[in-house]
Amino acid sequence: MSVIRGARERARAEVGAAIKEEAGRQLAAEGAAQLSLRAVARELGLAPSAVYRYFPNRDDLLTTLIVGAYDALGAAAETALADAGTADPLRSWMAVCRAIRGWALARPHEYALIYGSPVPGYDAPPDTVGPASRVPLALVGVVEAADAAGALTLFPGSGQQDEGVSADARRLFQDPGRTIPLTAAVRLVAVWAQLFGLISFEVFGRFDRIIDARDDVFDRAVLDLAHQAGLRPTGTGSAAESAAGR
Amino acid sequence: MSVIRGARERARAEVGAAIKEEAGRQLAAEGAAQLSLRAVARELGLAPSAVYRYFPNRDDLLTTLIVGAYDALGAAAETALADAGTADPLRSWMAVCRAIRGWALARPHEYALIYGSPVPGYDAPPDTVGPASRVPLALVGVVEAADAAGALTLFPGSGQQDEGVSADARRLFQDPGRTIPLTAAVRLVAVWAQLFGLISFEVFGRFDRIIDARDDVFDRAVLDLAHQAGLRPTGTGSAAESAAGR
DNA sequence: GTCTATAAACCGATAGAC
DNA sequence: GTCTATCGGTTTATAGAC
Repeated sequence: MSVIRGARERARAEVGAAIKEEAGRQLAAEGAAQLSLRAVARELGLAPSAVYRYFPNRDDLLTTLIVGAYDALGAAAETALADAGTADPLRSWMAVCRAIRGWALARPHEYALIYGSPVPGYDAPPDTVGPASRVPLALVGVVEAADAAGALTLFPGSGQQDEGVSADARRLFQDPGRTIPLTAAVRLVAVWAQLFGLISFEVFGRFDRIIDARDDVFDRAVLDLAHQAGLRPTGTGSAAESAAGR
Repeated sequence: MSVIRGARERARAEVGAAIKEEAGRQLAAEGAAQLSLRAVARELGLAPSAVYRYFPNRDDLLTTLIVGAYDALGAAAETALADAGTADPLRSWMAVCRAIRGWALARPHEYALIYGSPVPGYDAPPDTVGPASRVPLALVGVVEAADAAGALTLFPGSGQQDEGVSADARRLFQDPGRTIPLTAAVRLVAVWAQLFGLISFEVFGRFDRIIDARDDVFDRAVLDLAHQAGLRPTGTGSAAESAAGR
């Protein structure tokens, strides 16, 4: 009995995975707004109604894909962070940013799904916020490691301007276990946005016929962003750059 | 005869403008991928086929909207640049960036149309590149004015890293009439991407429940971007900020 | 230049047989 | 859990009358 149920559940998981995979393919070809349960079923040789045994509706399938993309990108960032160690914060920073960019360039359509324009008529359910915060939390981890090593510039003079900062930022970044200073957290949010601006322009083709030396331009900009986030250069000028692993 | 033709052309232009306007409304409601000629016709009390007298197909209507959005945003940036004058490059920089952000926040759907993820299955025709470059050229204008005033940091030490820069950047930014140094041009491209990352996050709601003091965060980040672009601060620390018009 | 009518597709979702 | 059949809606685009 439990053997049968085991086999049944395995079969169910396999079909579910096949649907998810085919949906991912169609996502790449047509975009999220045009994702169609019918087309997925057609391609898999299923009746359209069969798909509803696995996903109650279209938005639910979309949510699964979105969560999968967030998790894959988050895992890439976390792995890069773990591999880089905590010895050199600037090196960790570069590693995480490069891992994010690498993932985005390798899977442009999944990237567009989570960091492109919002899908019209789709409201992200609360299940997505956990996976979505893995990347920003990896960046927070780098800043916290730098802070612990005394390598974080606190910009005490600019504390005044950051005064008007929201209670929400406080709630998000000062929960138990987080050690990042509030002013650094707010700076980091802006840096986060700028990092993804850089990546989005490249992924969406806005650098085509404009920039060829994209690795160099990215590294240079990300180094500036590290400074903007408060990470102190480990040396002077180009020494910092070589320390970052060029 | 020419009077009749004049009236006819006027009527034609009016209907064409009405179609464009209604299409813009639907764009705001449903997104670019869902833009439907039929729905436009329905709302205007026209037969679907009548719209084809004005736009040969759906993509052509979309192109018209895209060009319109690029031109409107470009005009906003150019106006801000002209109003700010050339006396204080940092002030001009802030003015142009704020104008871009203001336009984007006021017309989020038109912004998404031109700076969101690419519409699947739609290839931007060459007509769009002229209007699309008005905003980057306004930013170039600020940097060139700073250069003329001797307020541009040339980063001579980092000329080495920018060596691998594309011939395309050279062609784009060193054509007749442009005076921006090539290294500054390449830096500016990265800054341009980061600026729009900042704006996109805000427009697409990624700052919701995270940042409330968005004006302050934006100004702070854009000031850092100015520095990254080579604009020298006009004074020290917070003096630069007040000079920028806070 | 606008209309009606129509072709030839597409979609999400459900009911009920097996 | 998969199927057929179906409801009720959508779309782009064209043909031909007026």
